[in-house]
Amino acid sequence: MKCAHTHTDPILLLSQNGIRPTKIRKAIVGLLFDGHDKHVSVDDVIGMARASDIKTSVASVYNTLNHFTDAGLLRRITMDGGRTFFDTNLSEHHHYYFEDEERLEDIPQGVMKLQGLPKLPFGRRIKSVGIIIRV
Amino acid sequence: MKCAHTHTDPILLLSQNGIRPTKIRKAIVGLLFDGHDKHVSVDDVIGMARASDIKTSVASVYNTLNHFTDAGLLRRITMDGGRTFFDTNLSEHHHYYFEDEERLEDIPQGVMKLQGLPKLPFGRRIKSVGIIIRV
DNA sequence: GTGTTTGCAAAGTGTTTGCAATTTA
DNA sequence: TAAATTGCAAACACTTTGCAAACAC
Repeated sequence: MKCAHTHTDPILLLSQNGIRPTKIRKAIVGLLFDGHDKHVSVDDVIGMARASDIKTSVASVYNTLNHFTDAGLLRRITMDGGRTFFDTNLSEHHHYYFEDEERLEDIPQGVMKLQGLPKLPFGRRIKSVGIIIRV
Repeated sequence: MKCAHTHTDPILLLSQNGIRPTKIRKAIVGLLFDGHDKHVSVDDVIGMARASDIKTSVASVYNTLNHFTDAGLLRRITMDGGRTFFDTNLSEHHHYYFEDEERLEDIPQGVMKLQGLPKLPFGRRIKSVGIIIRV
């Protein structure tokens, strides 16, 4: 079982994914992978960093989150208006979107199922399935 | 049955939805509701307008598409990178997203079903369900 | 020491807004 | 004619880029 409340060692998490454990990367990993799944925006991370007295820049946060996403440490989710969230939960799952709060929340796994997947267009295979329930 | 190949009268479509039938609105409705479902970006519409010798501006196309969306004539879909599409098909349906072509396509209706909808967060009701299958 | 990363400011992209001129009912 | 709409340019929000200084190995 994947335990959502295990605090992985930041340096390990980075080096295991082939990412150089630099100062701000360690700091941001520490902020994001604290044992609780999160859906954060770039601004959220900048705010969290500031609140933790981690000095960095907008560009570096973008660099870092993009790099983490490419390395498979985060999942990117784009909502209406181009609002981008980074999801720390990589297991297959879907989301509620609270329109009034502009906030994502995981849908508990294992209950919801998609039935009757239609034929795919010729020569295509499914890369991923995203379900968002707006509430 | 909703027929996707009926060419609705542009002026009627506008006035029935409480939208003033101005020149560019009629033109854009004519471009979009030609009997074939479409997923267009703002740039697409600007291109289509230009190709039809309809003189307008970026701002007016944004105004018009946003207005149509608010009035329930179009449905807005935002993809990764903030790419926005406007869908002329308002019936309940879902989409394939062709990643390499950055293009949406309707999934034929009636085959796919979502089973076991989980309990909603307290005090919430479903506003919409969006399913996107990346291929 | 060498190659990578950081962080600033500048540039880029997509979208909205202010406003005078125009159009619509 | 009064109210709404158009279209230009400027403003805006978000994201990426260029590059010199700092850092990691």
